[in-house]
Order: sequence, then C-alpha cells, then structure tokens
Amino acid sequence: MSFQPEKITREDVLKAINDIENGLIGYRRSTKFDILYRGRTYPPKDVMRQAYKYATGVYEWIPHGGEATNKYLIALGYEIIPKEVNKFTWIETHIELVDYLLENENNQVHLIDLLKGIGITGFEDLDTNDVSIALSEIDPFTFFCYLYKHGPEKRLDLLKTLAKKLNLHIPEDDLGIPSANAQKVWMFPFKKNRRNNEIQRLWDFFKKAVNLEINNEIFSDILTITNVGKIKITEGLFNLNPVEYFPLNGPTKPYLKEVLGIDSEFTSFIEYQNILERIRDKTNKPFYQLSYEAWQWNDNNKKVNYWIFQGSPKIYDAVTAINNKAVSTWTVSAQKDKIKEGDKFILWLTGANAGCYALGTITSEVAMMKEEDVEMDYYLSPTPQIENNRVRVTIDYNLTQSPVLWEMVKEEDVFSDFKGSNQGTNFTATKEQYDTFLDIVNPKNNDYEEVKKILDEEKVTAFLSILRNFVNSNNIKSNDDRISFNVRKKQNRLVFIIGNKYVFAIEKRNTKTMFSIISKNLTSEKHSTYINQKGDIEAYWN
DNA sequence: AACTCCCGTACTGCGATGTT
DNA sequence: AACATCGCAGTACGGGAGTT
Repeated sequence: MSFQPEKITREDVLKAINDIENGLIGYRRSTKFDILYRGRTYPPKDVMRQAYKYATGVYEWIPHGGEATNKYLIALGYEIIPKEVNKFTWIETHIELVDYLLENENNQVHLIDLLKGIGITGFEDLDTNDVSIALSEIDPFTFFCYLYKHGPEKRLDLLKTLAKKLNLHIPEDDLGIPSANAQKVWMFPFKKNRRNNEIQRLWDFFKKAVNLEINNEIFSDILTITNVGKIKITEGLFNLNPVEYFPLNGPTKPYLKEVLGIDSEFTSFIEYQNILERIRDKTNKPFYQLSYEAWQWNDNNKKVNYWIFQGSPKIYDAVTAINNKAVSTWTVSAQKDKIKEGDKFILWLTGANAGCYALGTITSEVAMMKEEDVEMDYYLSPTPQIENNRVRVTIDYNLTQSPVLWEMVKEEDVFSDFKGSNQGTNFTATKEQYDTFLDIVNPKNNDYEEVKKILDEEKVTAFLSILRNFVNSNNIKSNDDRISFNVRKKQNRLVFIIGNKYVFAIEKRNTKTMFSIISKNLTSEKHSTYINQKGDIEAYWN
C-alpha cells in the first residue's frame, strides 16, 4: 500500500496527542520543532506516526522531520513552534531539582545546608521558649522560596550555583519564575507554633502534586497551615511543574483578566483547575511563557514609558545621521532596567541649539551591543566601536529640518522639570512632554496653526507674549474653568476669554491684522463699551 | 532596621565660545 | 589678545526604594 498522509484528519492527530498524554504510546523529545496544543508541546513525528495509524491502520511515518512533517500538521490547523533556544532553560533544572528533593525528603538538614552552602541566609527558628534556634526541617516549597527571595540577578546565580553543585542542568534564564516575598519565605510557622505535622503535610502535598493527584480535600487541608496562602501555593505548584500548574499571583491575575478575559478568583482546587482549563481554551501558550508574559506586561508593558535620549552635537553629528537614516541604536547608561521595547523617546541634542531633533520608538530590550558600522561615520572624532548597553531604535519623526528648540518650549508648564540638557544620556520624560513635541510635529487640530499663519507674524508674537505675561503674572492655570482660548477659523481670529468676555483678541479683517484688548480705561479711539446693570460704563473694548 | 542599588540633584573644572 | 561666560554622551553624593 502506498503512503497516504492525506487520509489523516485533525481528529486522528488529536487522538494521537491524547494517546501520548495518557502514556499509551512511547515518544522521544523532538529536537527542533514541537506541536503546541493547549499549552503543552508534542513531538511532531511521533504524533503523526500514531495519527497515521488511526487513519490507515499502519503505524509508520515516512517523511523527515521539520518542514516535511510540519506542513501536514499546519494544514490540519495545528500550531508548530520551533524549540525555544535559551529560554525557559530553568524548567529542566526544576524538573531535576524536584527529583532531587524527593530523594531527600528524609534528609532535610542536608537540604538546609545546601541552601546555606550557596550563600543563602535566614534559617533561624524559634522554639517554645522563644529562643532562636537553627532551622532543622524544611519542606520542598520553602526550598524554592529560599532561592527566589532574591533579586533578579542574584536568584539566577543562586539557581546556577545550586545546579552545578547537584550536577543538574545549568539554567541560563529565570524567565517567568515568581519571586518570593523575602519577608515571607517559609510555608510553615515557627517551631513553637508547629503542632500538626506541618512539614510532613507539605511534603505529602508536594508528592501528590508531582503525580497530579491533588484534590479539593488535600488542597483545603494544606491551606490551613499558617503561612500557606492559596496564591503562594499556586506559585509553589508552578515551581514544581510549570507545564501543568499556573501561578495565580500578583502579575498573572490582572494579566488573565485584562488580556485573556479570565477571572482568576478561586477557593477550591477544582475552581483552580477550571481556571487552568479556561486559560488553555484561550491560548496555546504554555503556562511558563504566560507567567513570563504576564510579568512583563505588568511590570513594564502595561504602560509605555517616555524617555529623553540625549546626544551632543560636539561629539556626534546626529542631525546628518538621522537624515541619512543611520540611527538605529542609542546608548543606555541610566535607567537600564526601566527602558524597554515599545517605549517612546525624545531625541534631544545639547549645545547652543538644544532641542528635540527627532521622536522615536525603542524596538529592543536593553542589551550589550555595538553600534552599527554606519552609525560610526557620524562621530566627529575617531571613536572605538565598543560594546555597551544599547537599545535598538527607530526614528518616527525626523525634526532636523525644524527642530523644536528649548527656547520654544521652556516657558511651558509641562517642561518645568524637563531633564534634557542635563548631563547624561538617558532621562525620564513625561507623556505630556512627548505629546507636546508630537503635537507640534503632527498637530491633531491644525486650526490654530493655520490661523496663526494667516495673521501678521510680528503681531501674533506680540499678542502671544502679552498673553503669556498676563497668564504668568496672574498665575492662571490651564485648568481654570473661568478661561478659554478660542480659535475662530472663519474669522481668522484668536481669542482669550475670561468668563464670557473677550479679553485679548487678534484677527485679520481684509488685509489688516487687528489687535483688541479689554481695559478699564479708554486706550483707543475705535472702541465699544461694556455697561453694567446701572447703565454705567464699566470697561472698554479697544 | 540595616544594607544595597540607583536615580536625581547639586556641584566642579575646564575647553569652547562670545565679548571687549 | 585678554577676559567673561557657557555648558558638558561630567562626577559626587544624598536619599528613596527595594532587599534581606
């Protein structure tokens, strides 16, 4: 019989996946690609071999791996992903560490010594007399918490050191692993309050969790232990199996709600499992990746940040570089851990003509990299092309033809704390500051600029400076609801209004730009009057 | 509560630029 | 030419936030 892969249906593949899931057929880990289905990954060739059996009765799969096999799966609507290289490498470490922990359940002092041995502290217990004693027992969840009570770099270092010591897979990242609150590392109370086999119950729970045998009863039992919260226990479950369990914690809950539309409130293990199933219904992404994305989304990506990237025209000819589209990276020397992909920046050049010369978007995370060769051409003096912390950027608006100079904006309130022209390369900026530049470049409402162009330039400048003076000397805030600034496009008129009276106005009639002002005293022959209730003249419109 | 890290502010010194 | 001022892909340091 000839090879008939077209007979395989989507259903056959699904049955094959279920067979792997239920341990009915053996399989080997794939090398380059996986089928991604409901957050779990499966080896394409092994799945297809079994699917082919369902379709034709013959247990075989002839095509090579990679594209040759993947095309059939893609045609059937399955998602194929390349193996992530260097990402989530800690999972392998965790899997092996879980085995190691299980072997050492009765060797808890040794586990504590291991942690102490790699430089972790905080092992003081309190006995019944409130005397400080060395901790002499530990559960596996707390073991993980000790590793992850540290900051982002130290905790990975610790995991690596531990992996080396125990001969486990050496991790290269810790993406998506929840952090433990350093003030609440223990999953059990002090010895003086340990009365009910707390540590042993945690070990039993751990073993059941490894075998996916948790039920409502043992779940609610474990929650009765002091210092075990349901959030924390979901993090612990995730640590021991990041494919089957998902942490419902600070970062993930708002992410689930706002990105996937899943409400993550739960009180029992069944409800927890239901949430996990809902996540799988919504996305194929594995739990560990979701945990990482949730953390990213929360920590950074939730809101775009705005930055000033500064350069000196004495050192670097950024103007020509921008015009030649040669700017593709920028140095990051401050705010390294806050600047991130998707943020916006104001490109600020210092010197006599200090100002905003471009607006752009950051397109990579901060990383050690060299400048592109083309970028090097714009240094005014020879500069070595060394590696430093940089981000990739794109220029969205090139303002080099008409830069927004400091002179033009320094009076504005939003720029009172503007950090451009300070010494340094990267500063924080506000959305308002960025938007001000954006509005000048790309005005949403052009009426103001258009009317301004029609009016006599000198008079407009005078008008605006009088107005600014007035606003400043009377300390008028832009949100003061007694005032408004109107643009009357049809009349070519700009007006500043207080209450319901024109106070300053400038407009063009026929060919003349006219300037009007309200005053107590008569200042012009051409005028009209304002009369109060008694009929007296209160003010003049000159 | 002590420690670490990093940002933001205040400041120095000096070459570049401007003024007389 | 001599003097004055400006401004720095500067540095030093205090203090807030985070960590332990």
